[in-house]
Amino acid sequence: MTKERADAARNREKVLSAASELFAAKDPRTVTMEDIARAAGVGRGTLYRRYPDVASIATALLDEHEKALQHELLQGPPPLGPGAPPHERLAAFYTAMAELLDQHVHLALGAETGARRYATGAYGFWRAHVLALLREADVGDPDALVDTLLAPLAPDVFAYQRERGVSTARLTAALTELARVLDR
Amino acid sequence: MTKERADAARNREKVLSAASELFAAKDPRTVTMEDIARAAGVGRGTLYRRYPDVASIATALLDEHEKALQHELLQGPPPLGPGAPPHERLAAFYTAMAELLDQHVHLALGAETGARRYATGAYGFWRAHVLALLREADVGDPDALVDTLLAPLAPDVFAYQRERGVSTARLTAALTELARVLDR
DNA sequence: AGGTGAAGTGGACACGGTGTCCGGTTGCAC
DNA sequence: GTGCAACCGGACACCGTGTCCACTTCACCT
Repeated sequence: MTKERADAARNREKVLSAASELFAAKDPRTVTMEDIARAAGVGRGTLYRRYPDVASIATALLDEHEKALQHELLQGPPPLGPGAPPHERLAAFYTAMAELLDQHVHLALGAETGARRYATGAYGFWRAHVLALLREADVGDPDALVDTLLAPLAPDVFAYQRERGVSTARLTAALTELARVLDR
Repeated sequence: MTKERADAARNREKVLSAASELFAAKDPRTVTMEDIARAAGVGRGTLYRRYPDVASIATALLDEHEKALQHELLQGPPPLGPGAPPHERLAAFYTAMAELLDQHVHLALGAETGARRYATGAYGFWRAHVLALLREADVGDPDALVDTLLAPLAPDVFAYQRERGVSTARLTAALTELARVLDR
């Protein structure tokens, strides 16, 4: 991996910041490569050089925010990090994810709508984490339960609930209850 | 509502059966209006006369199968229908939905991928049903919980789990456990 | 049976987004 | 300052969408 050229870096910056604004300004699911290229003031070819599609740009933006949480899950203090009982860690995870979604739904919608969600590296991470918690908690068939428990965190679901007037706080409470009830 | 003309009925039939085969034959999310028109041997204009988009055709096909379940929920024998305690009815509902998905994933994927799911009448029905059960079960904040509990039934999630090797039976067991544990 | 008007049909059209390709430009190392 | 490799951006061909309208088919009425 050789050093990035100056003009390339400049354009990457322009693209990311323009995309970030676009995702926030309109329905993220309707943002096109052409939109982003125009907003960033670069050619479409330049865009495709680095990103194969719109979703991957949103993913790149979202990744930054997710990295922090992933780090905390691995080596932060309990109950998010190791050290607390699994159901408490699950509740803490739910809370953190709800907050993350609350702040970045637009990016999440741009990145992981529909089936694309499962293709992102992030989903793999969350999945591995929850799977480990379920194994530790000794529930029956963790592999069948993981995706079920992650489903409510799909950006589509979150957006719909918000649209229906369910606040993030109420959602967090519901998820926490769910996590707690799973213990035993 | 006047009677349907003979040629119209004939075409409707051709369209639905051609669409049904197409959804089963390839990834339902990639089926286009053009595909269906060609397969049915009708013009694109004819298609648009009745259906605004591909999803609505899949929805029409899926509806038939869903009608039966909806009827049972309303007036069938317990535990699916009225008469059993709410958590048992929820478990029965989960089981029935898993079976429905098992048989018709392709249609469900064509009909309700991503956010479109919440726009269908069917989702409203499931939602109302589960909401009523949750109210009856006296859980805290049913409105915050209902979409959370329906999220695992999203076609995308089901398809992903199947792809990962989780059988419908295992999924059903997991969902049943979830429903039962909510009782308390 | 034949005429008539309304319902239904289908293909042509304009549009917008995709992804690729390549001649021209820019930056960096020497 | 020169050479080359990385990078840029617009043009191009393609595909799916949704609309529009001249034409066909049906069902009803006499």
